[in-house]
Amino acid sequence: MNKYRTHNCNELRKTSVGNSVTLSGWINKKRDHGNLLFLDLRDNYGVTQCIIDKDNSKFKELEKMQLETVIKIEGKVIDRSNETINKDISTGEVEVTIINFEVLGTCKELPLPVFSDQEYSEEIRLKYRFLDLRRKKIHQNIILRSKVISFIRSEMIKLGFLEFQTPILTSSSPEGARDFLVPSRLNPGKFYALPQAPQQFKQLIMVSGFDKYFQIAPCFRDEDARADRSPGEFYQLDLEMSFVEQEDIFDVVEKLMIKVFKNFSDKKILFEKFPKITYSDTMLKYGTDKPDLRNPLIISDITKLFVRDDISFEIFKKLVKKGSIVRSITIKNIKDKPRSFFDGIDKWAKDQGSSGLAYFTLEKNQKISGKGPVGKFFSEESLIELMKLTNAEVGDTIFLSCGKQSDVEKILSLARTKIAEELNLIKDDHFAFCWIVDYPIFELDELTKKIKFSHNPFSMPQGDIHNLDLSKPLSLKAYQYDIVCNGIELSSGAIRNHIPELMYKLFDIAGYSKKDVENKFSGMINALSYGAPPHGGIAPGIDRIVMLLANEKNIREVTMFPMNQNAQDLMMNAPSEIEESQLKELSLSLKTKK
RNA sequence: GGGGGUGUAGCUCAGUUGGUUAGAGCGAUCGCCUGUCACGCGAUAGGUCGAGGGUUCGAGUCCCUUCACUCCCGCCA
Repeated sequence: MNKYRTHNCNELRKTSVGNSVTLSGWINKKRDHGNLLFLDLRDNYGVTQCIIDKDNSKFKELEKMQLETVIKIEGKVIDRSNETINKDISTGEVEVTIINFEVLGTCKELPLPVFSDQEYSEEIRLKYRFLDLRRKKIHQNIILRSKVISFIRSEMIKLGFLEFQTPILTSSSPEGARDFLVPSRLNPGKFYALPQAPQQFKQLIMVSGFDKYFQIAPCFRDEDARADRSPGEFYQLDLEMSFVEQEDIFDVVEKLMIKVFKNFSDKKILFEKFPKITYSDTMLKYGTDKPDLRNPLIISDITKLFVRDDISFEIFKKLVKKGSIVRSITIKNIKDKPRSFFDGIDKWAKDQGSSGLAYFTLEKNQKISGKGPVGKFFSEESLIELMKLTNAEVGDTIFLSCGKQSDVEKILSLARTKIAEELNLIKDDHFAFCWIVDYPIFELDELTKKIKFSHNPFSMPQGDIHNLDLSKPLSLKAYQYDIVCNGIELSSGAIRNHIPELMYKLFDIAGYSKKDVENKFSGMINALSYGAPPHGGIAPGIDRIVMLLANEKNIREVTMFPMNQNAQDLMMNAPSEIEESQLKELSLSLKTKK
């Protein structure tokens, strides 16, 4: 028999009454009645109420024990009388009379209470993460994460995927995010990079003939943090398949996501067949490539109205003449909101750095007119045309934004969320998945006016790949796709370009010579020249999936040991300074900052 | 790199128009209490009000600088 426990703290039931037991755990809470002490003992599994009174010679000693001390209790399981049963815990019908106890781990005065539902500053939580992780909610989140990962792993294996590990020390990649670099001792002046994703390796695995690969892969990107983006590292369900088309990837991922989300959440999945939205459609209708489809509000383009002579909204007309666009959001049932609501939205938009949002409500007395600050600028005919373009009806309110396309998209995307939240239009108990498809391969760099890859340079262009018309590169689409849930981008993927000649051509358009490509992607290009299968894949973000399932808004609530916003681990003191001798060994010297 | 928010006891927070000795709950320490499950009651200790500078007869409160944490923009093929 184990010397620490015969049962865990969530095992004892009425059937155990009369048994002698040994329990070990943390002192979760004490209720001291002076001559009678209730003590809740907690472990990973649950809580058991233990009890001791002054007749026991150990009473005084136990009464003085700090919360969170680890103790072993020997005692007897006894029945609780009806009126003292605690229905909130599963061991609540019984309790353990303490006969003897032993301290296994002492505890200093706590910097943060464990038994409390209070919120604490992240600073203290991260510094004492081991205490924070004992707290119920985050403890359960981390357990959920473990279960989700196990579930995914077993589903992937069932689907015939093979799990492989890929190198953590690899080469720096010229495209994409900033790399974390590791100096090489044996190769002075040279650096490894931590992989931003196992992108090239998984393609090499396909070229190696393994057909279906997956990995719960750590990815390292040296980028600034957000609520849904940990600095440093995160995890992806990285997967790749050979001899597949886009639909084959969708099929695997849709089935997997539905299984995972049904298994681990009670929320309803809005579309079991995930809608496919083209990139250009989503940018128009939602202003973003990660739309929250729980939100019913839709954006419309009404630029062409502003050449009409019967609209006298001169500011917008002038801007449109110079190339600006006008888009609008239509909202139902808010015409009776107070003026302060509308002005509040306008002010909010200005605070977001935009030039604000114009608005008016469609009215009909004798004829249709616009009510609100800019309503008077519109004739009846122009409003009828606007109603056609926006699917608006009399009584609806229209918010308008005019400006550069990317600015209009950005502010209306934010406004769509803001307004829906204010009006409570977003159903919180739903998951709304969708695919974003048909991404353009190239885009124009606004600063340099040069053509650059808009996403993954290894994606396969759509169309006849043997006779591709490269004369209009900006209109080329790729077999590149994102999966989005509730406005959170879960993952990007693509059918890869496995034809070296075509890759050279595409890189050429983005300004890379054949030599550049061979230098930067030698491993890949070389491999693709020795019989590469058509292949493609995707990499859903594990942390974000768990975040959605745990109903958390912050990724650190589902990450065991996250870093803070400045990419510091307050518990381990990372990053830290290193010895001069270590630097020397690596042939490095530091330029000391002033 | 830029913008917003926050910073007062170990923890969570209050602190009025600038005005006496900066408060509460939890926690800690001590005492009382045999059926609690957020046990109750009483007492005690605990504060460079993030730091520095300024305005003022007087600053937790107003101004400037700075630091930390956080949210957002940039960035994230």
